[in-house]
Amino acid sequence: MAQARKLHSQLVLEAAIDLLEKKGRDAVSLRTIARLLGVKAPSLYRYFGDKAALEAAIVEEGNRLLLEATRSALGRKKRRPAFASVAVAYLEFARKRPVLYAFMMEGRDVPVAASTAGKQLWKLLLGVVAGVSGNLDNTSAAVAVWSFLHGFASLEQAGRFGKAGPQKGFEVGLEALAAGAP
Amino acid sequence: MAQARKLHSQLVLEAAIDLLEKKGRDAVSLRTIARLLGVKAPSLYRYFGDKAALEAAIVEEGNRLLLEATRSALGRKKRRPAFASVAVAYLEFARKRPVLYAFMMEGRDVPVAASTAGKQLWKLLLGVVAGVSGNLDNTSAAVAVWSFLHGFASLEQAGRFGKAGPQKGFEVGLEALAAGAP
DNA sequence: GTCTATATGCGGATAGAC
DNA sequence: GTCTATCCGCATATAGAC
Repeated sequence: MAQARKLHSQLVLEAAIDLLEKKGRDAVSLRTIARLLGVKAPSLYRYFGDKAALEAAIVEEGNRLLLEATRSALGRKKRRPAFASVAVAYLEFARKRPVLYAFMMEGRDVPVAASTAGKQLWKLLLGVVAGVSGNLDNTSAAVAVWSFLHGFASLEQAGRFGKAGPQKGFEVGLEALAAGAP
Repeated sequence: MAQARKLHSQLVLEAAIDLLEKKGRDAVSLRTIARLLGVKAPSLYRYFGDKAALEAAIVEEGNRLLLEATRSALGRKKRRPAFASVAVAYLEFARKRPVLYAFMMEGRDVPVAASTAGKQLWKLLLGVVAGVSGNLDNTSAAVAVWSFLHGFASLEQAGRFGKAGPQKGFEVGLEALAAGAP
């Protein structure tokens, strides 16, 4: 049955993400994933051709979860409330699933547009930015906002802000970018 | 002599950085560094207690180089020219030494303030932000600007911007942050 | 579909000879 | 200060039995 197969590859994916988030980037190995599932490593090759295929699936699933979170935060809000709400949801996702988030954003030279969920995320961001700028296809402003969100989330997660913490840096940046979008 | 010892540990450090930038993050191993230097791996333990110590030295050296680049770009400029010049120098450093830059920013839960060069970088950024905001200790605005710079550099390097590229996203973001700093 | 066994390769680190 | 030899662990991936 196709369903049984799909169900099982979904189980592998879930175990992989679980391991990634609980034990960190470097702990993700086929052996360990297999052990979590109560099978041996070679069995996994039935569901993912190689490790790269599994990693790609993890990234896609991460994008899907992030899309879900931001969409739900957006709801039917418009303009500034929409902008603020999506930005906060993005940051919260990165805070709640820091290892998965970092893994998704790792350099694989894969443009956002290469993933289905990625494309939708980009569209959502463009729409939200349009709501505060009046410019309907403001790619540059969306790039700036995404850069800020990703940068803040990454630096915070990497523990790069000192003991004073980021203070009001997030709000200040969002405010400036919303007000300054051309 | 202390000097001979320092000279040699400097050589190890340089070989490590060279390897990092040319062959990538995962190619950095004590064996390979040793081979580049024409010695065997165990010899390196005379100069760095373990791999983590060598990695810390790489990060510190990277911070030093980034400090040098931004300081030189700053020169005697003031206000907006200073702000723009430092921001561009930061981005150019990340573009010229992408692997080293990513390595420096990797999550090690080490605040900027833990490094000498890091402290000075932070001070430089605060000064430059003060020049466009009038606020002499504007930590929040500096956090926002750093987040934007780091985010843009990371996403660009990771190849996350699509075929349209970031367009004017860098200029747009800088402009908005400079104008909107409280 | 899962197993055992194995090929093949990497890595960090240490002991002790020279 | 550098070496050889080695310990011990990790990994991806495949062949072929069951």
